[in-house]
Amino acid sequence: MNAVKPRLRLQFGKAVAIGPGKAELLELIAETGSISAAAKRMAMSYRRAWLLVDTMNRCFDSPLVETAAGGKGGGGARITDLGREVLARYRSILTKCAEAAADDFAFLDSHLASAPPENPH
Amino acid sequence: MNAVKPRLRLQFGKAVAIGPGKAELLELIAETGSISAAAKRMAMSYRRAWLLVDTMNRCFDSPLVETAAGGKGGGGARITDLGREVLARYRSILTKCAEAAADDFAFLDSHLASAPPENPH
DNA sequence: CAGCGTTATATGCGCCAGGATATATCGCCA
DNA sequence: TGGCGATATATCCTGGCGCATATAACGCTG
Repeated sequence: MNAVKPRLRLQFGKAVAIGPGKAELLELIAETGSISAAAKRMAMSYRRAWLLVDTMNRCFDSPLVETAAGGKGGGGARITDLGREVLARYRSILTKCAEAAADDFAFLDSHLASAPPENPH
Repeated sequence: MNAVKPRLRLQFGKAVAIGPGKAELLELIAETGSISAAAKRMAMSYRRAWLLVDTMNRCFDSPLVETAAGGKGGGGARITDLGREVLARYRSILTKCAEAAADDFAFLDSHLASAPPENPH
């Protein structure tokens, strides 16, 4: 059935501390151990991925991702404890939100059009 | 104190059914009775405001905003009952989310940098 | 010490969202 | 019936975001 997908961004000043894209990136970095591999998985340029990581790191009081240039396998990136917790908290907000406002989401879903607008002019 | 501002968008297919901008626009249309006046208040072009309204209307099974070209004062726009309720539900989701995940927000806030990144490269 | 893969960073280009502008139409009102 | 103000819609242009590309540095490994 038609349903609306909530997308949450946590804004810190002008920057987005974390959002759907950064969260997925964080997860993939944890999984792959490198920024470039994570970027490939998301079909995203390394440049963009690096920028996202940089922004995340600078939004918090300590880095979410630590990197190493050179060394075994050329280097890599690993997620810190804070990174893991930030990611968990972000996910937690989403699930709690879906639960707490289930009735509101149900109402909105029940009034959606039969199909999403394809050609928005 | 430093705090993160949650920004929620409800996506329906490729379109955003409602988000922070559309919600504010909806509110201002209700208040002013016209798309152009609401757009001015938001320092937004009429074109953009009209497109946002059009998208919103097409995302739901009946319009959130009804318009009239010509007539007293040249015409105008008014928010429908559904529009009012969609707006209320959107706000409701935000407040319920803030309550339900207060601890998560508190954690994130407590680990924010001393200032938001100004020059993101 | 040469080679490799990764991080780190600069530069140029292309695309497109959005602004600016122009025009048509509508329906009350003086 | 002409004027007004708002909706409705097309066209042109610009700024900025993101991609592609290029280069340097790094540090293990053979």
